[in-house]
Amino acid sequence: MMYALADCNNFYASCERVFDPKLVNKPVIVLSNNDGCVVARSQEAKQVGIQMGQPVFECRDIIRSHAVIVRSSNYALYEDMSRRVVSAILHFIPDVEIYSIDEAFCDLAPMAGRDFDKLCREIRSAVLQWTGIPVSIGIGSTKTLAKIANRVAKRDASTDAVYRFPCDVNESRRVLSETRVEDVWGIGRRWGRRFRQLGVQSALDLAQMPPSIVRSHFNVTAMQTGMELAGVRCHELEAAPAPRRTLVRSRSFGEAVKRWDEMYQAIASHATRAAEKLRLEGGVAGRLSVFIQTNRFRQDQPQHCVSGSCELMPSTNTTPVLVEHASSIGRQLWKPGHAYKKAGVMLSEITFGEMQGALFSSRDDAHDARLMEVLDRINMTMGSGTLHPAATGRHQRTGFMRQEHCSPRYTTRWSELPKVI
DNA sequence: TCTGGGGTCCTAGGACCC
DNA sequence: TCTGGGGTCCTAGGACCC
Repeated sequence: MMYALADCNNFYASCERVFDPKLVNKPVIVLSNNDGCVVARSQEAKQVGIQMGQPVFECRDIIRSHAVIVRSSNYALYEDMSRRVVSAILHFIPDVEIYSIDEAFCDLAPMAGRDFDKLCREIRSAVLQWTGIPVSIGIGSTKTLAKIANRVAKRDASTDAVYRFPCDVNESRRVLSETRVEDVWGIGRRWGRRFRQLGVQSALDLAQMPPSIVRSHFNVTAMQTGMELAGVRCHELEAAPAPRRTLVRSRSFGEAVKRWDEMYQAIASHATRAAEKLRLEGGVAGRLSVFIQTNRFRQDQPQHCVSGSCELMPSTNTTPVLVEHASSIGRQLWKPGHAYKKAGVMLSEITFGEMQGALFSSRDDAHDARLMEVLDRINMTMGSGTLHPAATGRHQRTGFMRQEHCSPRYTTRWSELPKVI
């Protein structure tokens, strides 16, 4: 049994590069929504000292002095590129788990007898040739070891971006001892600190700690991570994604919101977008929550971070129903005199397939379903947001968002195709 | 001045029941 | 006045991931 983990290098920055060769060999960063934080960095940007997750305003000087190229995030582009990378991998391997927008686990078991190292090099070069995206591939007998191998593939140039976790005991101990415990997949900063207090510094230390001890200090998740490092498989490949349980739509405001009518529009627009997504997936939600938050970095200002929820009986995905509930909850949460920085809507208790009707429903479910179908079809063909509830106002697309450095949606909008001059 | 968005899982503790 | 024990269910909060 063997897993491979294919991980796109600096994915968002690489996507930007595919369509704009000017960016090649230059420091490039991609920003989060609202142009707030750095969420991707090219190799060159890492080298000049820009940190992952760093607020942009903190690295203005580096950006200026090293002529770092800045892009707002363009998820339409990244999601499409991600699909292309996955279909390239599927060309070689049938059992693939899409783990995130830039990572996929592959089950190598059906490839038994083949030279895994050679196979992964073929995959890497095909993905690069067909999509323009460089990937690194780590191979290991558990997912956690494949992750470790992937780190080595990324950091050690001599691996040429493909690395197999060693079978040799001494060699594997060396690799584990060179991985800090907080860098292990599933162990973050907090747990890393606690492990260090217990004398566990490296992945090797964690692998050698008795599972029951790990469990008693942390929980079963940490215990499984330790076991996986020791070669005991705890996580299988999950080729079919588990049905989602929750769906959130939220945004920070470019400028703090102080008026209820603005907040109302934002909440209505989040509810609308959540409902669209839920219908697209064919689910209905049994509970709706709304949250509003002030700016936690401004402790000098009055803080108000609250949430409220209500049961949806019957479960639904009908936009007007969700908008109505969301705004009424929002209204109850709203406290005048605060500068709100973020708002969101969460749908939970999501179910798929047949739904249970309410005994005393006043709504005509069949009528709602037809109405939503027409709405979705129009928005699908004429562009998202063509038809939207009046409550969302004019800002239903961006929700007051700042995006000053956005690249075109090269692959998903005819009008934004790259031009060859 | 400016600080992302969207998920999952686990556990502790309270409510409630018998 | 004295005031049990064990089970389930739910939720909030904390940790992790990308």
